[in-house]
Amino acid sequence: MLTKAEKTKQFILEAATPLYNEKGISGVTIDDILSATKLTKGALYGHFNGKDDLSAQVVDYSLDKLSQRIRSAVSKGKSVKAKVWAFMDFYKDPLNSLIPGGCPVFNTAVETDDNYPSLKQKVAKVIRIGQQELTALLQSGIDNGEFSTELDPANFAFKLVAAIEGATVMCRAMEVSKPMVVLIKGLKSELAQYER
Amino acid sequence: MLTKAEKTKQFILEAATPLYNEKGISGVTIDDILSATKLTKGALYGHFNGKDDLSAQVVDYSLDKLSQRIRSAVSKGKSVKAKVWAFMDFYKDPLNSLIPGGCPVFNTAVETDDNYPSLKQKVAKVIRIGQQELTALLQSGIDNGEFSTELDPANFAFKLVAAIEGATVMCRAMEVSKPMVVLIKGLKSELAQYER
DNA sequence: AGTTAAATATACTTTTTAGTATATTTGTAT
DNA sequence: ATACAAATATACTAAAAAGTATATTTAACT
Repeated sequence: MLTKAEKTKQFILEAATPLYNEKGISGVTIDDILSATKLTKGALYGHFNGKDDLSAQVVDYSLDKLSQRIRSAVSKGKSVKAKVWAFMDFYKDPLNSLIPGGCPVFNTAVETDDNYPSLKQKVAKVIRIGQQELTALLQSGIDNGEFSTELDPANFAFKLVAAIEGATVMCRAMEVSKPMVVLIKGLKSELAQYER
Repeated sequence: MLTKAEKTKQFILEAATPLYNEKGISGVTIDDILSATKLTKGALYGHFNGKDDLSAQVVDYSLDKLSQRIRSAVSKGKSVKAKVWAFMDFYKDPLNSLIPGGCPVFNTAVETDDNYPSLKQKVAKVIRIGQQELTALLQSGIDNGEFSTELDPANFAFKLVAAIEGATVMCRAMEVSKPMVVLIKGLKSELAQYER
């Protein structure tokens, strides 16, 4: 069973995650976290060494949570095609992201780019692993005959993620979701062209 | 001739632009600006009403500067195809952006999404206008016979920008530029398929 | 060149934010 | 049920950030 302290720590991370995603690392304050959790400094500093520590753990928590959910969604696909579609569909509603405030991978990538080298490395790793997995998935689709050898797995994986992530930001800024729906439709038929 | 005050104001905006782009709106401090400019509070507050005012003007300045440069690059293309290629090439070196720190449109879009409604609107407008212009450009390519009517201008424009912007963030996080080069090559041949 | 208003520097106050030391409460094992 | 340690609350200090009032300098006009 989870001890009280462990529960509280998880609770703080859970509550802090959307705040960090919405306000950014520099934008959230300790007091923001405290009012969201209705806890006090004693509790917070009992579980975290300071804001930097909290930030690092929240980033880990957000990225892990997102990765898990995507893997879970993708794993439900019976074919490679279905898995890739599930990946795309995960992002189909940019205005209602899993974690409020958009994609934490991207939000964190943008903010940590020039100021938070250690956090930047965490994001870079998640992006790299994601690319590797998606590339491997597409390759397995070639290997099992679902897709033609004309398909370049690494290139398609990169374009896929870049377009979807970029579209997320654009859609959120313009407060529309249709362009994303259309984009995903297009990417699906692009992939379908490689079907055997 | 530019008055001394106007020169100073421009100088502050110019110096503040990369700082904002790198550290973000919440991340820069007035003191950051002062040390970068070697000016003092008297000077800064003589030209700006406060940090909010400075932030708003820096955002305007960055977005205007970027827009101008892109329009200038695009205008140099003799054909529609050349113009679109020039647009893509503008982003070909994600690690060395026009304004240090990446694309200000995207950086600002991400940060202002949930916390700076008025600045968010500025970015949204730039994105919308950019989409309109790129769409119109592609349409003109259809109209003048450069491209087939199979090409959907609005969809291609959206995918193009989304992919390039997304790729910028991914490349910067991973500190590599090759994926962007490959992506742009792919987008060019994609467009080339619609050539008449 | 001298005068004056505009521009900028200096030194200060206020506010916000992070962090800490200690008191109090609460969970848990005996 | 009690005792003790772990968890949390309270009240405080410290640091960083924004903003202001006033003195000084500089530019622009006659």
